[in-house]
Amino acid sequence: MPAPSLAQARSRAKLKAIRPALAVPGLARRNPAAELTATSTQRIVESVTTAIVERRLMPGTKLAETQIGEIFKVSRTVVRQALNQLSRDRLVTLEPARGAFVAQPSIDEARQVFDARKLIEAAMVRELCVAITPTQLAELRRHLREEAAAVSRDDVAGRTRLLADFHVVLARALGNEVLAQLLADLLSRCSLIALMYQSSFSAEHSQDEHVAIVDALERRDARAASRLMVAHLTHVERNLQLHPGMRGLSHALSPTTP
Amino acid sequence: MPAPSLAQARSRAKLKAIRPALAVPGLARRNPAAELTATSTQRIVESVTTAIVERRLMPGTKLAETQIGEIFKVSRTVVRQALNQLSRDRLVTLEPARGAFVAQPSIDEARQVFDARKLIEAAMVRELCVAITPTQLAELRRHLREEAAAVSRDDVAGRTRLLADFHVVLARALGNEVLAQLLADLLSRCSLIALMYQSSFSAEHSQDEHVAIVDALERRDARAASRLMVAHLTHVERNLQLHPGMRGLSHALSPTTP
DNA sequence: GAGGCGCAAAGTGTATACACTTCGGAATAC
DNA sequence: GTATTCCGAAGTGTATACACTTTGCGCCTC
Repeated sequence: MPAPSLAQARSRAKLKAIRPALAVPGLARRNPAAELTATSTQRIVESVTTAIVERRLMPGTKLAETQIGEIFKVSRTVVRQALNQLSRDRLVTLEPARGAFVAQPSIDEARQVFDARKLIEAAMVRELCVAITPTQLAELRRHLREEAAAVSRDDVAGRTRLLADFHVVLARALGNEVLAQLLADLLSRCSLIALMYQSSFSAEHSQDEHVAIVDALERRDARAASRLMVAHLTHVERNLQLHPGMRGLSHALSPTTP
Repeated sequence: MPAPSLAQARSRAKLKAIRPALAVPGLARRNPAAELTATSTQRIVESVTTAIVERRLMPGTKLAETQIGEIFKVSRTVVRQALNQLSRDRLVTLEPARGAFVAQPSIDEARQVFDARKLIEAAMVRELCVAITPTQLAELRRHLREEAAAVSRDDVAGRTRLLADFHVVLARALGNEVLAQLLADLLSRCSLIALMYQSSFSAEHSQDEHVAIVDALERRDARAASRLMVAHLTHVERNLQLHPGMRGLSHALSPTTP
């Protein structure tokens, strides 16, 4: 890596709003697996993603290249790479010659994402009823215990992540990393949707439904498993205020989870 | 991803002319819909994608930034953006400090992509049996006629595109652009897989199966439709030479370390 | 006083510059 | 003759420079 240039101490002016959202210490520690590939671009992508998912960056927020570059002490070149990646994940929208903004998924897009998830995940659990091994079931149970623990101790960030990861763990149980990655992308979009259309969602309820799904898997009851999964996702979706004109850019507390 | 060994692509890809592969006149005209957003980056992405899918760029081919930049008369900055996008589509792999190469999907990845497609598309046609409208059915029929025409006139490029598009058209019939995009990504990976594990693929056979699927949709026979879809994809997959040791091209070198 | 015009500041899009890594081959040692 | 080392060419990674677009504000017009 080339030596940092001296000309950087120039405009120390205004690193106003988005700095606190990104500069949280230990920010990237949240996903330890991804931290091995610590290129500077990847670091920025991780940080911004986490900041969005954890609601420190609101939908519509302008992400100015220079500003981000100063925060991470890199040039705009690197920032632009990161923003490009983020736009492909649909977490950020790029408007030509105007800049990058935290995405504001439309109501219609939200519906499509949830429909896609229902379709994919229902099929997934049906398949899993045939293919799942006792070892994998045990692992799922362990995950459920972690979820329950996070819920009971009111660890908001932790339970949000765990409740989402549940769905990726299911995909991975099919031995299909491609599918898991696909689902992970949809889930990150769901996080953004959830925080945009503020939900009155109950984490306990969601956790209970996860347990019911795994129960059905253990009984190898494909019909019940897929029905429960669709019901679960429908509940999550219904808890969003997806009614035109009721956009929830007012963000108080009350976490939402897939 | 199953940790693709870094040493894998050490196979010296011939640096020979990628220029003729990319400099085909009217190259981008093939997908007229996408040509409206003609930023230079997008132009390169389109061109390289088309070149890969149409087998003018072989897996493992080195894509040197300077070289591509000269072909398209742009700076490396723009080329790098394009290569980044392509790597997110899994059509290109980026090796740090070594460069960009046309991806060489592993056998395992091929299996996963096909399994994912079976899962998603089977569920899709099941859903479509309920939701599809006569208008959409007519549109599907029209698409099938185009397929048949391309097959009978031996328009290889055209039929390849149309046979792939069939699956995207199905997704779009559900009114779900998110799902359609998802599937489009999987399909472009399939093109790469198909050309890597050279298939004894029969376009007529594939076209017949498409017709059978639409027939089942018209009868609203969900069970048959999904069964036919899975069978169709299994046939396509089986026609690939996905047996270890029978790998496609320049796989002579075994990356096993002493 | 309202509305439009134009200019300057800020920000994005692209090109270029430079540092560092990789790679291949020539020179050397054994 | 084979293996090793070292150097130069080629290529990637990042920073900087510059041109052009957008945008906000003051100014002028009416």
